[in-house]
Amino acid sequence: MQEERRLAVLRAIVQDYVATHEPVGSKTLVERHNLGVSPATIRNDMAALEEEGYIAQPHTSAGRVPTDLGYRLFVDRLSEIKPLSSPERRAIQRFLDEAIDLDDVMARTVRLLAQITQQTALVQYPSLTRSTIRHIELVPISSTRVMIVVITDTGRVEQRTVECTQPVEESTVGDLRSRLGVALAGRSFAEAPEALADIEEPFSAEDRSLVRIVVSHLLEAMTERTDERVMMSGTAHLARYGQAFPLAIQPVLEALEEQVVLMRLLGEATTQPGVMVRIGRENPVEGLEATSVITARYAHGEQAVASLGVVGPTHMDYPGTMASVHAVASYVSRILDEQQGSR
Amino acid sequence: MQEERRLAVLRAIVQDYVATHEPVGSKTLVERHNLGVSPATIRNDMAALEEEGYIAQPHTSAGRVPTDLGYRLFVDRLSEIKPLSSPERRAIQRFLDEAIDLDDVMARTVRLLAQITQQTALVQYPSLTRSTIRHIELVPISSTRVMIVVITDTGRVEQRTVECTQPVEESTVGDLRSRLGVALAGRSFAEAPEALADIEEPFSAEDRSLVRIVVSHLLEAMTERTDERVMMSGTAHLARYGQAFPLAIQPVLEALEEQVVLMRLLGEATTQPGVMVRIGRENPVEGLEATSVITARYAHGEQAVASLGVVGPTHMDYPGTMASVHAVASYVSRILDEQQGSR
DNA sequence: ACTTGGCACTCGCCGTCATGGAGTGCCAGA
DNA sequence: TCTGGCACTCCATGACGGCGAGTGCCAAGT
Repeated sequence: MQEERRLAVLRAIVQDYVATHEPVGSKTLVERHNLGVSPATIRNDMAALEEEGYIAQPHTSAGRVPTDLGYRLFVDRLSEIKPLSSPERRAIQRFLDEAIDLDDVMARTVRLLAQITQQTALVQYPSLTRSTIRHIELVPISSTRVMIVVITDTGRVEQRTVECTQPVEESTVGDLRSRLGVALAGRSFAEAPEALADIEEPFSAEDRSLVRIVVSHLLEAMTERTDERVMMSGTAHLARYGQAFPLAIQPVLEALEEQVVLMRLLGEATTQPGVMVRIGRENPVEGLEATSVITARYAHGEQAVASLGVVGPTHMDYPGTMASVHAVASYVSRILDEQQGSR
Repeated sequence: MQEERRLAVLRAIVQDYVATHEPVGSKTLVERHNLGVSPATIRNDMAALEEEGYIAQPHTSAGRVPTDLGYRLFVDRLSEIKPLSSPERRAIQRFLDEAIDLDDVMARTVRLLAQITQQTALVQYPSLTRSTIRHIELVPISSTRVMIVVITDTGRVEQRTVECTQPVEESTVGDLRSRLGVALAGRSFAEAPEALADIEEPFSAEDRSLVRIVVSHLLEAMTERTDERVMMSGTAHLARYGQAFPLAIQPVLEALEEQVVLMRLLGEATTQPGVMVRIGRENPVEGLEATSVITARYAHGEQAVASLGVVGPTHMDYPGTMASVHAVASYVSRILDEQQGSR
């Protein structure tokens, strides 16, 4: 009985604090939410909640503020993802439908997500390892330089310029191009090393150095740089919270400029279904102790491809943000499937 | 005579204010710089400078602070671009030399610039209108979808997916690809419309709808999206200045997220040689009234291609920043020329 | 066994006030 | 034209005190 009310109190505290950004006291709590009890009772509950580590007071005789643990409990047990209204859904879909290519889909997605959540949004480009190769192009740039272009079925284009030690023949490049095409078309990135094992076989000894250089760069481009690109939008929202707040934005901005950090934030979400929430210190990243990260993966076809999400202060609207992230992720999945015609 | 000293005083004020970020008074001024006169004399000069609009006082009986006009005079007449030290130059060159492709050059440049200026850096991708077409690729993605890929001699790749109203034949696509290749290879983007005027001629009536759609998208991609991409780095530096400063970062971050704004900041610099400085309200952009923008164009071959620069508070180290921007721009020019083999 | 009203207590917030000091403008004299 | 002196202006700082929101605890009520 009391246990149940205690949780209701925690929920109320989180909701109030998120709304007002001010420590919430027992009196205002009973006024705003109609729990049918007196402030004194609430105070007892609050003392218990504080004991258990779910809330804290900034200083004696101030209201209570949820701790990371409190938000965690709130997210896990006290809130439901509230679905978006259907006009919202339609607006999302319409906006994303206008995208003209993959870059545009990504750009629109990240801006949209930042806009509807009023937070900083992140979107990872579709993973390459899981996509299949649609086309390979080799373009001679100068006598000793060749550009490699890889086009995948997700509509992504990878490019790389390689420098050769000696001048290369146009015809050799053409030959290599067609052989690469045959060997790789329809294969996934993961299969590439295997498929290229015998590729240098038919070439003359002198051409093999070219082949080896191109192939090694190609493999490198497909493995090493996989998943690397992340777009970000809405960093200005970080500055919205009165500057006094325990959200010093400098470390946050610094952290978000590191590719490594972004990948760590988004990477894990790719392995999990549903919406993932990491609160405050749960984040494995220095500088983000005062922020929460909400992510979801999006899919292309049946395979998980990449993820997207938002970063905001721990005192955020979790249900709303989770709903938005979820919705955007699923619409992006749909758009990718439609646009790139999987077969 | 007095005129000369007045300018020396202004220079000293700017230097001190940039160093300390505090209004500077007559006494501290004679102490730090050895102007051979008494504080009282300086006060007279300051009164005159204030009269002319070069400096201002935040409130009566505080020190003086340079105005936008004061910085302008300082930049135009009172400072020289101090060249970077040669270790610095070497470090820049070494760092940029390691870049493996155009994306990498851009990414490294923007990070480098942010790092050495300790400010927010912007780098615009090389302009397309001025670059020439190296290769055109058409890739059937599904029965009704075709992806267009354009590769330029600056190493840039533009891509776009087009949807056709009816299924297209593989052979038609192949035919169109080779004709496009012939018509466009070696041409500049500006010449493209002309070169494509007669392209649909040889095609049968039923194929012409495909041709028209592809060509129109191609032209659109080449004109409309030209110059669009800008990379940014070092936004965290904006937060470094104690939050109290007249640099509220939210409007700045908001402005910097608008492509249009970025293009307006960088675009103009492309038309001018040398380093361009816009101070405070000289900026044609809302939200950047308290910031200065320092830009320089970089070139590829003999043609101007695009520009790069930094954004920071008006009280910045102009000579140092100008030197850095200038140096980075010239190194980028060199790298591009070397890497993409101009012929 | 909970809940509730009462009560004393804590402590941050805010306005007032006084003080000190940095800086200014102006004037008279060199 | 420069300089020293002087009166004046304000900002910053710190001390002080009252206010009020909020708490913890206890004794009484249901």
